[in-house]
Amino acid sequence: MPWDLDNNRPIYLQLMERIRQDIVAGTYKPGDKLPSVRELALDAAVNPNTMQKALSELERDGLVYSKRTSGRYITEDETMLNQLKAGLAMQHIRQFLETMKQLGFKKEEIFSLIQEALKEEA
Amino acid sequence: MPWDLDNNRPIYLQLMERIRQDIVAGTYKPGDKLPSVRELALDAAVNPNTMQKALSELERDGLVYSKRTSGRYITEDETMLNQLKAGLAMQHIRQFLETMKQLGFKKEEIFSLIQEALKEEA
DNA sequence: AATATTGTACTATCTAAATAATACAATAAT
DNA sequence: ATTATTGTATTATTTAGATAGTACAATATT
Repeated sequence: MPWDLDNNRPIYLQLMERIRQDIVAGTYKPGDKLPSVRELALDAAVNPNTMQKALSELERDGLVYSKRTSGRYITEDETMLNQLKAGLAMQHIRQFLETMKQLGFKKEEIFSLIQEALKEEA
Repeated sequence: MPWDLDNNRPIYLQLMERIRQDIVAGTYKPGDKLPSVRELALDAAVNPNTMQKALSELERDGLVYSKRTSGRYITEDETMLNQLKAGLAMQHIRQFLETMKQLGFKKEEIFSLIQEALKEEA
């Protein structure tokens, strides 16, 4: 799948977000081994250093851990993953609502717009 | 009001977004005169060059125009503004729904989460 | 007529991010 | 034992964005 990187934001942050999402969504399961830094970098069409930075940040956050020469693995702390998922959702929701309000939309309008958009995905 | 700038994205883009939002939301009305580049820069705590860049980009998009030494004004093309507002809304909605799906949420979950969040703002 | 304010232009400098190119230590695989 | 793969570290270079400082032409304002 394409990584869809945006030139206007630090790439390592976008890599972090993408991998974090895959972890939270269960694309990578707890305990799973990640592809190597070099593989991931190749797949994302990114310099290995950049991928390394993203991964080490995720490690700092406790989402992954590395066994010296064996590879990198997803955390098995499922409680943490669930909390993270809920937290990220809340964050995106608040952000979205605030943006829509600042655009001048009222609650009811936002609600019906969402409703419409959800219908159209059938 | 604070400009709330994020270090991880080009500032001039954030300035553009903010001003565009104020225009679309009607904080600035069609035909209104904008504060001068220098004033805006001071208010946003940003270098005048950066603000100038943001404004000239907005001008390229047709959202504002400048009278040589009198100042800068909001476009009076209200049709354009309405289209822009609808377009931005659609964009944010799609983006939001996609992100939530990638986090692993289903339509119904998203819907009820939004419902909850909207209730909590009373 | 003189002054102040406007948008605009230009050059130089600084910084963070990304890339490029290697290198090394540890260990799994052979 | 040897080899390949792993994460990791290091140094140099390039680029985009932001800042700093200054200047100019046009025209409201006084």
